[in-house]
Amino acid sequence: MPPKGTYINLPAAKQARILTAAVREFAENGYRRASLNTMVKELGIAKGSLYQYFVNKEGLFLYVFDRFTDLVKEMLASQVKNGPSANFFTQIQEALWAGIRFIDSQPDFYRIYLRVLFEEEVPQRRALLGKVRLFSMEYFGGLCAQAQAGGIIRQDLPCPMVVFLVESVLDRFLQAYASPDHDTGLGLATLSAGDRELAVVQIIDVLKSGLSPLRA
Amino acid sequence: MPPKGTYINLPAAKQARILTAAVREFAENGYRRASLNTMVKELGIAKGSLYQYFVNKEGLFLYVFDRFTDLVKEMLASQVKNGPSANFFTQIQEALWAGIRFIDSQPDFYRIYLRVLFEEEVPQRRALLGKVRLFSMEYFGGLCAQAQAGGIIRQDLPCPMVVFLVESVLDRFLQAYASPDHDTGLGLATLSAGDRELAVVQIIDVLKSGLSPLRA
DNA sequence: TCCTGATGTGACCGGGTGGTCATATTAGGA
DNA sequence: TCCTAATATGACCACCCGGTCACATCAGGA
Repeated sequence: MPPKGTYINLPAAKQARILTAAVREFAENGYRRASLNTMVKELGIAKGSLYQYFVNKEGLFLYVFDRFTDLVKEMLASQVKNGPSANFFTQIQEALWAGIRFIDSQPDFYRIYLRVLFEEEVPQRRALLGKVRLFSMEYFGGLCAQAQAGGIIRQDLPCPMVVFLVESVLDRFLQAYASPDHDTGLGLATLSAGDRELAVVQIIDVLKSGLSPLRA
Repeated sequence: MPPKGTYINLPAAKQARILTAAVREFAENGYRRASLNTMVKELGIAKGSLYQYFVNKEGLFLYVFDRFTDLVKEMLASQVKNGPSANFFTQIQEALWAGIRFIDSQPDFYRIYLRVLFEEEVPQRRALLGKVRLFSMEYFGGLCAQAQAGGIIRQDLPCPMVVFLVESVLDRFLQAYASPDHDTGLGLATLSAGDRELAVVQIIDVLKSGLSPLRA
């Protein structure tokens, strides 16, 4: 259910306005509660027009999520380009910083991602999550295999377990950073840049100690 | 907004039936989308009756969540009783097992908790989460302070950071266990009891290596 | 038995939703 | 300039929601 030709033919500026309004509405309310009436009122266009651009609410949402995956793909690509052979732990530290930058630059897109992650009534939820997970499994899974081969991390842990542990901590950190509601005690939102950097370093350090090969 | 006297006067069996139906409806649909119409149809009572028992939808929901916190309190109490002075890492391992048992015995209550955690339109969300967080901060925070004093874990990490790391991993594990949608690769739902135990042990082991004092 | 207060009932209300469609407006080639 | 096809419009529809309330039913003391 891609956007209709009518939407594609729109001037880029108007496309962007519509996308932005949709992203905000979905970010603030989730899929179900997001209101097309509110969106068109805010945009100053008729509801019928929206249906000239997209087949229905679901089509609009899928378009929005597609733009999100595009952004993630971009981010990962530049990530891979920057440090393909760096140490495992500096790589995941960089991934964490990349996540922070993403949230800073696209907070509403990140909120939509969280909505999809935790609301069950999102259309095609499984497929959407699958797409994103594929990125992250490929990325972290690849790093893990490489690091185990190089003796950087313990070899007695299956890669899915390593990925699980790394993702747990990184995701949770980003969730706390993005929304204070999920911050259970770090107070990330009000931390100074220096203290935030310290927190990042500490987290990576603990993962390093935890995942490095056991000393004899 | 506690239940009205009318509800309290109901035979215990009928109270239980209503509670169970409400828990299921909220677990399956979250607060907003949960339908009182569906509930009363399933219960075979009139909608007006529901409003004799509870002031409104919010009152019913708060009652349900209160029962959840009761269950959690119970669980924590028996946890503290069983092993007050055991090693930090065996304590958090036990906490993880307790979480697994809770999900096994009360899956719908756990789903409601996740809903509250990740849906923003839940009434009094902050207060509800605060209650639960208090339990966990007190429990894990206390364990951390004790463990740092005893030299069991690194003393250069602030306790909130330790709690954050432990909770990240434990919570994520339980989420994956409770709903395969959140399982990114461990396949917890289909693991044999033995493999699941192995996973638990590995996770605690990594946390142990990560949080133990650094060797000189 | 009858009366009264508590409890049970479901038709109904206002409001919001996603989606439709007959009609008005516009753009641009003939 | 005029005609036509593409686009814009918003009143309208059916549906579902939480919540209300006038009324039916019931329980049990007088």
